[in-house]
Amino acid sequence: MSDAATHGSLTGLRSCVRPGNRAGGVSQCSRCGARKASVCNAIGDPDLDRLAASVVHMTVPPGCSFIEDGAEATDFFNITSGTAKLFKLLPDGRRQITGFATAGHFLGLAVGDHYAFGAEAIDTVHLCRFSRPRMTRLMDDFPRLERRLLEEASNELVVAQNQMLLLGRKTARERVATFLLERLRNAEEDDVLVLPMTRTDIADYLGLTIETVSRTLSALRKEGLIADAGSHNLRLLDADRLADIAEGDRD
Amino acid sequence: MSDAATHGSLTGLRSCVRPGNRAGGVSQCSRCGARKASVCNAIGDPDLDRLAASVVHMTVPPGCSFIEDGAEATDFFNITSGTAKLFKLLPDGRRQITGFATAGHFLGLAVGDHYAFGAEAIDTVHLCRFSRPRMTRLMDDFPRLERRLLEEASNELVVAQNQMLLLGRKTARERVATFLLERLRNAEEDDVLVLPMTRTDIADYLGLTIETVSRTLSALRKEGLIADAGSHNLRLLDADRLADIAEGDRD
DNA sequence: ACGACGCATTGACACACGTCAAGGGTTGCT
DNA sequence: AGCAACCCTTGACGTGTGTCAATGCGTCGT
Repeated sequence: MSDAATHGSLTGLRSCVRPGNRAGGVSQCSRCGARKASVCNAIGDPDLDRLAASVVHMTVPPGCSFIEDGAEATDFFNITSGTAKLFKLLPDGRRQITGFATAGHFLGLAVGDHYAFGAEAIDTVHLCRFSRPRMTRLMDDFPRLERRLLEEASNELVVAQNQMLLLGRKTARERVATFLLERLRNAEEDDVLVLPMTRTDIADYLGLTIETVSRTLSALRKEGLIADAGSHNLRLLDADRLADIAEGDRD
Repeated sequence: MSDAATHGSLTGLRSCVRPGNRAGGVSQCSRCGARKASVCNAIGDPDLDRLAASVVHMTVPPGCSFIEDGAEATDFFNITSGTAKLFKLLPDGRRQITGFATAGHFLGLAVGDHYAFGAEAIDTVHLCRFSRPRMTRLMDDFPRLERRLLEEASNELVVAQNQMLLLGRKTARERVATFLLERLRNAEEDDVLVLPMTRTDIADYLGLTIETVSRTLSALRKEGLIADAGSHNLRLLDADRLADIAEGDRD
């Protein structure tokens, strides 16, 4: 089927020295922009110092991997800024990106004690690292945190089910339309969306090839549904129509 | 792309009167065959009465739906016997089966208060129903249950990621091989697997058509990798080879 | 028993998307 | 500034899987 064209960014690994970790200063968490959207909002202000003392901040440069598929699952991660891609590989190099993680996303839930996926920074990613034992202690001490994690996992499951519907049953056109609308939620402006990832990443996320993604975007552009808005930016000109397309409305 | 041929079993709905629910007798749970494999194993023997008092037993006949996509998420379910299919639909009827649930599976985790998928019995399904408030009370009172649920959700996430890899990047042959091996885990014998679901269900699970599933199985049969073993049964003659195929080994 | 219906198999053909290939644009490094 | 990688786009063509259609085969209800 496909192959090879799909794993371009291995070159990024050359600059992947594990960055110097520094312990979070006291109450870092109270100033964290991602807190509102993350599981950390389950912990109240009075206990923030306790939370801050449990994490290590990390900066991951673009193209650098911070979770290796199959490696021992020693840590949990909470992204505070930037975008990461999560993926699985087949032995011959075919890749499926299972999701893009942005500020507030919690990563590292695993079955057994090994990660079942890889994670790599797309742009510069800032994140908090929790060791498993510390996370367990936090959950013991803050039941609301655990409840919040279950909520988060449920959320991810719903997202995953939607993605299975997309991968199993939608056409290329429907997949791209779905993707664009999905990206709208991460957007600052109402109709301008940011695509920090490459076409290869988009293709590996949607189960397509880069050529098909490119052609489909060109078609939507020609039909006046989207327009370029600078590098790595797109403007949605007719989100309603795109929503119809995404759900299979006659195509 | 595909369509229509994929939603055959709506006819089953005619016999879908909601079965008479009866409260679980005291300590039903201690005799439950599914307990060992389910989240209920987080609750110790002394507290089983409390658990039994929180559930309602239900019997769902084949073809009958017990979770409606979009309906208010009022309950959780724990399957004690039988097999159910979980699925999502597109407006035009295209269907993606996101999983098959058997004894021990916990269902009903939702984001917000509406289910994001449907569930329908394949054969006769026996299950326990937990109302949301009761489940919340149980989690409050038994932290180990909540921990167990998080574990279960993590598990489901890993499975979902594997399925995304299958749907996005594997060939029909690889998908079918993967499916057969997956079924092996639900098997009683070492190499004989049971397929209670129809070809349509398999196709909708693997993102294929029934014709492609049928042709692929015929090819594997012709190659001596599998053999018929009675109605709804298959024998795997070369599981190692199938495992190679499932991971894309030269095909 | 006997039809009738749903399910599975198989064949012929079509098409959406993948593959191969060429060229232009953008970014980053020295 | 200028070169070198990438990245993206576009075209021509191939193919894996979908579509359409015919036939066989268990199963169930009367």
